Amino acid sequence: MIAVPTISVENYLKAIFSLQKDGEERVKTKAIAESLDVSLPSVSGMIKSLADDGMVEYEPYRGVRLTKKGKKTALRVIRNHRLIEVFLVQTLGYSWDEVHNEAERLEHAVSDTLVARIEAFLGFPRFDPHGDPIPTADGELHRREMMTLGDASSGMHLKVERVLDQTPEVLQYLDRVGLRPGASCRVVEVLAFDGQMFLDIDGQQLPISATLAAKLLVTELDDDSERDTGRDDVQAVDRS
Amino acid sequence: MIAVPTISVENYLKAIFSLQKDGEERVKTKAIAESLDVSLPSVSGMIKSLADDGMVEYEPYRGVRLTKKGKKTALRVIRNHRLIEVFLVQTLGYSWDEVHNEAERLEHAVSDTLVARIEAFLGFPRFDPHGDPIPTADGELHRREMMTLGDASSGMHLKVERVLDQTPEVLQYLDRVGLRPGASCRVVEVLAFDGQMFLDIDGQQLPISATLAAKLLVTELDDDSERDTGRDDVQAVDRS
DNA sequence: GCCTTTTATTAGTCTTGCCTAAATTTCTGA
DNA sequence: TCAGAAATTTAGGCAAGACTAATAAAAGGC
Ligand SMILES: [Mn+2]
Ligand SMILES: [Mn+2]
Ligand SMILES: [Mn+2]
Ligand SMILES: [Mn+2]
Repeated sequence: MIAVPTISVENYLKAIFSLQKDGEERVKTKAIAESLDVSLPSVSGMIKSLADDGMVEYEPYRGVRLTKKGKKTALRVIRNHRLIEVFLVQTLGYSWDEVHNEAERLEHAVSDTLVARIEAFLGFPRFDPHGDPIPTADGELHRREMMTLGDASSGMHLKVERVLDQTPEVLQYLDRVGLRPGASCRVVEVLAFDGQMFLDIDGQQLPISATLAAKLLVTELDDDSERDTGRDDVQAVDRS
Repeated sequence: MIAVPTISVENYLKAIFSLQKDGEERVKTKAIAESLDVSLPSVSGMIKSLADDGMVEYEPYRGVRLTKKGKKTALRVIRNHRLIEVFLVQTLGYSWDEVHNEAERLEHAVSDTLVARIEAFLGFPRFDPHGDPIPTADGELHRREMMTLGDASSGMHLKVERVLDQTPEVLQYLDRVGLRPGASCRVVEVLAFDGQMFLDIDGQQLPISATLAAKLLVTELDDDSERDTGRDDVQAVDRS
């Protein structure tokens, strides 16, 4: 009897995975509780059960770290989530601010073979609509170090790679001003005292708060490369 | 706080719905237990909770009947299930023997808006790949009285409308011999002592047991109408 | 109409996953 | 260093949904 992870277990593993940014640091109980909106004792209880199942290493009061097995399970769920997001956008015309909640439930209900078919149907996309990388079927996840827009300085020419916020309001706003993965922009000015930025995107002047800038991951662009061009490694998001 | 039905509750309601063929007869505890492969006390317990929620009328030892509310919920889940089946066949190239198990889980995870989009994307199909009718968003289900193939007699010219069995083996066999919804055939002979039938389909002679014949719903065809033609009211199932 | 078989319910238990309140450990800052 | 604050675990409960064993009702056979 192989014990299939419950929806709750899958959500905990996913949360732990994304909270332990690199693979080293231990994730605190409080962080998990906030991420999943459950009480601290609920997390303590689940942690013990995950440790019993060999999903996490656990040292009381010190936090948890995913084991190989836990990481594999988390990556499977994340893979499901991101492929479902791409599929909903590409096939059913969903916009990128609508897919997250839908995928949050479907990720637990799809079979491995359904996800594999979706992946093939989509032509093996490498990123989801928010620029998040898609793990392969055997649990490989290509992760790149990137700076946030907030870390950029005046004059830099940037390409938007990824959005770290899933709230519909933020995504709708970013879409409206053109800050989608693949878009490029130039930093015109950064106010030293509050981090307020002014971007040039498509010839338009665009003010961006430090708060919002922290949620965008970007890469620096050579100054001689073309501007405002989609990436070939990201699914184009057509939402005219 | 509106209490969203759990997966378990949805499965019970769906089972009760399909066991109460017309809307009148009361469904027995034993039938539900067998249909869902759970123990009799589990069913007794769930029935009481469904009755408390106003999903069923319940008279101890006499069985249950869905209320309006229970029927509505059941039909929503059945609608989800059948539209998902069509979608998997049409969009991802699933065959009709693969879709049932996948849909059995997805039916509980899709939102009403996702299902509505799927329905529109597919062009508002009226039947699923097995010929089962698809309830509308407001809970209408067009049900027709039909005879089974087993009820047919020698010489009758028939159209296959619906398959009542979801097991992959049966569906694969039916597909192989061409007995899909939309196909037509003629009854050549019926053996009186065991109900064994011999059909003419596409000029081929085909023996069908009484057991299998009981699982096919058919309608009688005028003798002057064309033979072996797809129905326009059923999604074509292309599985060459 | 009784007696046996079948069906159904009740009683009691278990697991999962959540909660609040209380106790405990760790962290932090004066 | 050490007291108060913050984080964590323990204790104890609850609800859903499954189970087995025991009891009760309904149905069938003669
Ligand atoms: Mn989820
Ligand atoms: Mn995403
Ligand atoms: Mn189901
Ligand atoms: Mn079907």
